[in-house]
Formats: sequence, C-alpha cells, structure tokens
Amino acid sequence: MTGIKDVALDVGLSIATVSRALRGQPGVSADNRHRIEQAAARLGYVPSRTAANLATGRTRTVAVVVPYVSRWFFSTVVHGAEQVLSGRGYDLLLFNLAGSAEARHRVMQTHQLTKRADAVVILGLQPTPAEQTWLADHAARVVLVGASVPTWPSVTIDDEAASVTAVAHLAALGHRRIAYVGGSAEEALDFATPRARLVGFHRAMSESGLEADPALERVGGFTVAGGLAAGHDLLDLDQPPTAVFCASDEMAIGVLRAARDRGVAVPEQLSVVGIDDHEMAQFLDLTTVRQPVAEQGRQAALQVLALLDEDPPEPVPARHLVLETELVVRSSTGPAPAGGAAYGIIAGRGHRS
Amino acid sequence: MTGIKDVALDVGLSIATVSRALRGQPGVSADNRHRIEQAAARLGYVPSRTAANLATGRTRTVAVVVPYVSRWFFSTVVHGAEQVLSGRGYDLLLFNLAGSAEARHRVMQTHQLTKRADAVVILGLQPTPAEQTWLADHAARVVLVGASVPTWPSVTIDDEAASVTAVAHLAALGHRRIAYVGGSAEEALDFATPRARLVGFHRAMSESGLEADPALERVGGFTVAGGLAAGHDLLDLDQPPTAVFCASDEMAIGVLRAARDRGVAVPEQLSVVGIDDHEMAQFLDLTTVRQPVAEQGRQAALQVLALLDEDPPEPVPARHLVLETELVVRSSTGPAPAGGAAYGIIAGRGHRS
DNA sequence: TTGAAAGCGCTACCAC
DNA sequence: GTGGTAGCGCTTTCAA
Repeated sequence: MTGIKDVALDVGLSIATVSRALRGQPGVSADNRHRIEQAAARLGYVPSRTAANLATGRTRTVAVVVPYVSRWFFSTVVHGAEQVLSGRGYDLLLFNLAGSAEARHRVMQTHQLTKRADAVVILGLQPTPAEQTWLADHAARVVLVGASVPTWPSVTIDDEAASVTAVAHLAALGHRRIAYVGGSAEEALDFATPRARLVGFHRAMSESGLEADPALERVGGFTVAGGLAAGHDLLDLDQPPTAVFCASDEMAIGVLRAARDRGVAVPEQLSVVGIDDHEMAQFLDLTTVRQPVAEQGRQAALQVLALLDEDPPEPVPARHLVLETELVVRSSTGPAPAGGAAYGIIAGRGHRS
Repeated sequence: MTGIKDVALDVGLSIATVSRALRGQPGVSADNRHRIEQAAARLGYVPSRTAANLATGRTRTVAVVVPYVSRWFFSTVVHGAEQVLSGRGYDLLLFNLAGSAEARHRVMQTHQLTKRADAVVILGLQPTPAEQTWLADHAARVVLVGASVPTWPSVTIDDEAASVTAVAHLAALGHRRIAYVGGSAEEALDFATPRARLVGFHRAMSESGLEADPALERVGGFTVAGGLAAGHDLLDLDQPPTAVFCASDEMAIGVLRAARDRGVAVPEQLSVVGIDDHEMAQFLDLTTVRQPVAEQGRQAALQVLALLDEDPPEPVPARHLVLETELVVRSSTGPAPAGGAAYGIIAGRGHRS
C-alpha cells in the first residue's frame, strides 16, 4: 500500500506539503501541486481514510439506521440518501435492525454510531426519550426520516393528512362502512407512522360524519401477507365493509388479493386505497396517496450536509421538512354499492380457485 | 468521549492491561479483568474502531457493492448478508452503484474498498478483467454473488438451468411460440445473470425441439415498466406468442399487466413465467422459478467470514456455491391454446379501460 | 501478570 | 511556500 510518505519521497517534498496539495489546500506552488498530483496518480496513492479520521476526528461516513432494508420504502429512501451523500464523498454505513429490539439498542445506544460516523440518519423510528438523551449527550448529529422530535432536523410527510385524503376520497364516493388496516399497537410505540395514520383515519371518519367501527380495524403489519389475512378476515364478516383504507400499499395489495380470493369485485363491491404509491401500485390499478420516497432520503441527506457545514448543493428548506402527498385515483376505488356490501349475502363466499 | 486511557486511570492500571482485558486476551488476572470490565461499563467506554483499525490494519467492516439498492432482489440479499455479518460484529459499508459506470469505476478501482473494509461482497456484477486484476493486486478479499470467477468464492444459482426449467415447463404445456423478455446486450456485459438466462433460454428451446424466433425476444431491463412495454409490444404482433418467459418476476409482472391491458386472458390465451419468486409473485399467481434470495446473502457472508479466518458459525460449503432453484407452478401458466394465439385476430385489441 | 513505548498513516500547528 | 513534528486512540512487542 503506497502511503503519503512514498509520494513525498517520490517528488522530493515533505509529507506536509504533499498532504496539503492532495487536499487542495492553499499554500502549495502550482508547480509542486501538479507534480504531486502526478506522482500520486502514478503511484496509485489513495489516502487512508482511517488515518485521516483519527487525525481529524471526522470520518466522512454517515450511518443509516433502517428497520428493514429489504422493504421497498426503506431501501428506496436509502437509495435517495446515498445518491447525494456519495456525490459529496461520504460513505454510507448501513445498520439494519431487522425488527430486533436488541439490535436497536445495540445500534442506538453505543458508540458504534457516534464514533464511526459523522452523522446518523434514522429511518422510520421514533427515538425513545432514552435514545434521544443518549444521542444528544454524545453529540451525535441526527436526522430523522418518518418521525420527528424538536431537537433534530427531520423529513416526513403529514401522515395524518395522508389518511384524511384517502378517507375523504372514500367518503366522497359514498362509502360509510370503511375498514382500516394498519400496524399493531406495539409497532406504534416504535414507529411514528402507524400511529399517525391511525389517528388520521379516525379524524377523517369523524370529519366526514362517519363512525369508525372498531370491528373494522385490523392489523396488517405493513406487509402484503398481513394485508391479505386482514382482508380475508374483513370480507368474512357478516357485515363486511364497502371500502378498506390501508396504511400502506403493500397491505392494500394484500387486500386486493383477498378480494379476488373471495370473488369480491373491485371496485364494484369493494374499494381499496393505500398509501405510498409503491412501484407495483400502478400495475395493480391501486388508488393510493402518493408520497415522495427517494426524495425523503435526498432531503435527509441534504440536512446531514447542512449539519456538517458542508454547504449543501441545494438550499435546505425547513428544519422539519414536511413533503407533500397527493391522491392518485386509479381503479381500485369506485362508488359505494347501493345498499351496502351485499356480496356476503348474495354471492356467497369461498375461494376462487 | 471516554477513551481507553480514562479506563486505565480509573482502575489504576496501564493502558496495555486494559486493552488486553477488554479484548479477552490472556495474561490479565481475573480480578483485574473484572474490575476493568466494570469500569469500562460504568464509564460507557466503547473502543474507537478507527484507532484499532489503524493499529491492527483490520476494519471489522465489509463493503457491499450493489447495482441498485432499491431493487427487491439486491436489498434482500443485503439483508441476508447483514444478518450474519452483524452477528459477528462486522459493520456493513454500502456502495450503491445506481447503474452508473462512473460510480462503478470509482468504487471498484480505488482504495475506497480495500482500505476501508476487510472484504468486499459484490452483488450481481461480473467483474471485468481490469477490475479483477486491480482487486487482486490490492489484496482484496472478494466474494461474488450472482456472478463467478475462478479466483474468488461465489454464490450463485444456475441461471441457465433456471431458464431451462421455465421453458421446459412451457414446452410441456404444448407452447411452441415462446417469447423471451430479458436484459439488454449492454447489460449482459456487466451482469452475469441476463446473459446466462438468455443462453439457457436458447438451450432449452432447442432441447425441446423448438425454434427460438428472434422476433420474439425483447428487452425488459429487469423492471416492471420494461416488462410492460415488452409485453405490449409482443401482444401487438401479428403472430403473438402463446407464452412469455421473463428473466425476472418484475418483468413478468409487467407482462401480466400488458395482457390485461390488451384483454388477453392469462393463462387461457397467454402463459407467463418468471424467475425469482418475488414477494409479489404469489399474490399475482405468477408461475416462476424460485431462487433463494436472502440465503445468497447469508452464504456470501459465511464465505467472507471464512476468508477472514473467522471460523464461520456454519461450515462453508463449496467455494463456488450454486444454490438450488425450484419451479413454482401457479396459475399464470396453462396449456397452449389450440391453434396458437388467436386473440390477435378474434378478440381484437385495444386497451381495457 | 503488568507496564513503557514504538508505531499505524495521516493532519495541523508552528517555524523557517 | 515549505518542512518538522506532535498528536489522534488504539495494539503490540519487549522488558520488568
């Protein structure tokens, strides 16, 4: 491994000068700077970040903490963040919690984060008070995505508003028995999103003059399989809903499938709305509330750069940035069937094939 | 930040002894070891990996290079790898190429990789000869996923065999005009997979005594949108195929959608097969050739540990591990329509809605 | 079993 | 403009 010393020897200058030249600092004659760059390139010299880190205290690395890397939403946010970060020479250290509380504690409350990265981006998790004070006490630079605390910058969407949009759409179509498929109560403790969406659901229902029937609320775990199970469950009710609002597209896709399984026509007999605008949504004709996903990662990365005095490529807007959502009407929603959901009685049930 | 020195001061022992004790090395009295551990815990000491790295030359970090993080396949492989790596105390540095050749060169042929990580896992990319020699010259430990070279361990599936399985299934159902939707020629240079799957397609066709009609080959870019376009194209042909084999489920999902757009019944008029068993496949009733995805990441991580003399938790099988694939028949495939694809003539075309 | 001290490969301060 | 050098926070001989 050729080091800075080799370059210095090669050009017959001091280590200090080489260091300055290679980092584009002033105080090196143009001629020498040129020779140094040549030599460095010829020798295939690349500075040891580790050593630089130890000397400067900066790692040029940002940690990203994700609940589940393999989920579309999170990997897409990571992608967005990575794009702007790598453009600025920052590397990305990925911590995948995989839903484990143990991993969460290990990652969030040790110096793994603070000693190895200049900043941390936390996706989808609501930091506990303990985590907040720990991170704050250790001078961590933190940016949140999908959650918000006063202390740190954040980028989110208005989850409550997104729910309201979705439900208002259903209400406008005449639906009155609207079911909800969301996260579980435990999840709601850790994740900001499920709770806010549930709150929004209730708010929208009452604003629309409808009653949210507790019997129509289901847990879908934000997965297709969870949505499927919830959907079956709902459709097997004696008085099934005429519409289902799902807190994510993945769950909505599961409900769509459940409807097919039960021979329930969408949207004639059942309307389904999700949130996200998942890449599959348009191919499945799913009506949804679109949120910008990669953009949330991008914006979070910009906040990080600002935090690190890196004057970001674009002006960083608000400290607590709330991105816009937008209703995308496709054909999974339609007018409420006259007389409510009749298929439970008329068409009978049973799997399709 | 409390450092090792603080701990040493606290217990009244030397830095050297503390270092030994904390790393579980022999040569420390049980009593002192205990006191040191207590003190470290009380002071909230966590060693600086950077400093350790500089001193030992090991980073306890592995780099993972991904063509596109946000693609289901890759993020799932990353997830699998992360699980075993984090279990062994390794951190994961993520390099997302996002399809950029410039990024690829920057990542693969600088010391980013070799100086910052003990090993590199490269997903889905066929290393060029230049990259191979560069990495080899710089003593990089490399493990490949979805590609293979003699020099390094790898974990793959038999892509050719997967194609053969899919096509044989279609042929057995009586299909003769079988279309192929895969990657582009340029992609094939960089990615091992598209090429192998195309080769397998051709092999299977001839083995089944069928002729691969070049007019029935399309580029789908491994995305749903690409598959959709290819599907429209194929179905608009004067002599459309009765079956489409797609090199990935995402493209197959696009073709499924194209069929719906054109009012073509699946599987009655058109059979569709993919490869992957994407999480959405079962919900869309897609027949596919399943490959273990997270498992490829897990196995790659085990190879990494073996490379780093970490005696892995499980025995590492072959150096060039080839994981099994399996045909999963669902209802997107069925017997070839008698008399070939007639819908172009009888049913007319036009979008559905 | 313990401690002193020499690095690891840089950066940054201070002289020149 | 340039060079000498003291750290950065550890690990690892080598002696005691």
